[in-house]
Amino acid sequence: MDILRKIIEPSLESALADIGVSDDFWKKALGVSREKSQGDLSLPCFPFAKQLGQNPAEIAEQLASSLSGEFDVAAVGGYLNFKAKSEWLARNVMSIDSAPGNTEVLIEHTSANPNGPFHVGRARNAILGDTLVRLNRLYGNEVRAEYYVDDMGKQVGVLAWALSNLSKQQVDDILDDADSINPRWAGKKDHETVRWYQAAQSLRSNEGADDIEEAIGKLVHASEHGDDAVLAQFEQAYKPVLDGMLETLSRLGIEFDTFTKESEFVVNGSVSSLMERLEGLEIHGVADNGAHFLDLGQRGLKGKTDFFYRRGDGSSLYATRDIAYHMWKWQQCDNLINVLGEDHKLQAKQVGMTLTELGEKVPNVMFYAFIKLPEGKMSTRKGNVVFMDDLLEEAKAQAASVVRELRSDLTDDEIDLIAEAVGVSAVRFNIVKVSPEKGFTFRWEEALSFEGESAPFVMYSHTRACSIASKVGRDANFESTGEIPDAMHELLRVMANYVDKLQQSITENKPHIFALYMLELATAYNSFYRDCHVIKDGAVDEFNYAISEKARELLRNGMTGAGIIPLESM
RNA sequence: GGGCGUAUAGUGUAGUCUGGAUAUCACCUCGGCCUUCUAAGCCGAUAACCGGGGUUCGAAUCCCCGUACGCCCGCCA
Repeated sequence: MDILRKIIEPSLESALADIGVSDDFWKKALGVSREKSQGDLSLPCFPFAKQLGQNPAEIAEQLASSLSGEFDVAAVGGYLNFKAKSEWLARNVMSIDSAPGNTEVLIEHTSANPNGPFHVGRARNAILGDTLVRLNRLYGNEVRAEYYVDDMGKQVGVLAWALSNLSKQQVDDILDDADSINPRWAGKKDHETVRWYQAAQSLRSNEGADDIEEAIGKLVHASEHGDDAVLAQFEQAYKPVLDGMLETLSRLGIEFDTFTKESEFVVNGSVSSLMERLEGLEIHGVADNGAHFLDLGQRGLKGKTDFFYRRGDGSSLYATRDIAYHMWKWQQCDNLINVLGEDHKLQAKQVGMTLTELGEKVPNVMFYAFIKLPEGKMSTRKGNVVFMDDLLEEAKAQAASVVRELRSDLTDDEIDLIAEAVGVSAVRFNIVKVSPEKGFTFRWEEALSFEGESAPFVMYSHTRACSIASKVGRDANFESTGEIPDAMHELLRVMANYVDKLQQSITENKPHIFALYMLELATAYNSFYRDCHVIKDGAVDEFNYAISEKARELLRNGMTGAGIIPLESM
């Protein structure tokens, strides 16, 4: 609660100076109270005890009696508890205006290899990344969401080879219908094309596939040297798959502003000029067969210290292109954020250290742990996989059955609209609400939960506020405050934290902080809804309505930021 | 073997960077609330800091030693 902190600190500072405390180490000790009955902010007075030679309880008493302002202050067991005065809080909350941001942010996320349908394992990146995009926009930052397309190398090479060498019949024979396509997705290109990829992978794992391996190797080699024809062939192969994936992402509400192809940096020469620069670095080294590396051990890297950026044949590696890509990205923004799986930690460290060595800035990276299934790691090959398309269908179906049960007054079209919004929001929220570095096990039951800590919980509070607004049928006018019961004070308190939480969430790149905050906001609104009626005996309580409307505004904006669709009715 | 990360009620989680009061929230279980703005809601009860040392007036939080699990250690992407 920064607004309260701002008025407490100055008066506390002078009160402390009066009793002989001069440094300001206490400023970070002044924190949010643990228990709301204790107030809004609390200051433990134990640290002053030694310095002043008095016991903490006495010090707290003394301070309490000398402080006054738009807050109540009480000394309890060595703590000084501050509570904002309700009217003051209400006036401040009514004038909350978020969006002080003015930074140009480039956020790269998802960037999944375009070789098959989007599955839940890949979803954590996309959902976290997109939430970061939304939160930054909500804060007022200028954001560009970027997808880095891996359009060269082995994976695409295999796909391209398969598409130009295998017929549909051959593919069906090879896969032996083991993972036959779900009829629901027949015609969706990512689901169809992945079968060619799978068939090729199956052939490659057989004995005596040397000729295939050689053919693919040739393609990959050509792509890495920037061969236009091969790159065009690759693009033709992956484009339909990528389009299918983007269709899925779009259903999740995830869109990108720009797509940048990895091959660009080979073709335009920036990779080769980068390699020349790297060769001039102090920590540069050359292996027996002519491969080049940097000895990052000299810069403090532990574990594997040699970072290879150039093969013996002179071609670049993935990480090398990534460095060129980063240098290019830094030319276009003030802040650079990447969303990466934890398997990329070493790689990102190497890229970062190399950028530092070149005098460039290091990007902010949000790492996340993988999503696995209760049966173990997700694997398309083993069929141990949940496709996002299937999850979204299931979520929608579940939501539809709930709506149908609760709302007999709605038409099928209305139910369909609500179910889609609830399904998508629930799936996203289930993932954003936990901190990224935590291991995540996907469970259908949790993904499809519409109660408690879920998107529909927040959506529901918002529709209640909407329902009130539509009953009143006009805008609120806030002129004077009225009675402020506990439930309203609590709502005001939570609302007052809106900007703080949003800011914290984006500066620390932790979407879950804001997601959990939205649950708090909805919870507080629900209690307010119970205790502070807007419409009483047909008359509108103007003050309560004003608070309800402000809460509705924050709910709606916050939901958009958290990736929850703000319905007006559900 | 080395590097990095994670460990909190029966389950899932917040808090850990920046040490403070009876450790957050939800699910489950048990009990209560629909003649007033949508009960996908509200109110109440039960229940947890991986183990061992240390620092401190005070440790879930900081330091050391373990244990378990995950990721990484390609001239792959």
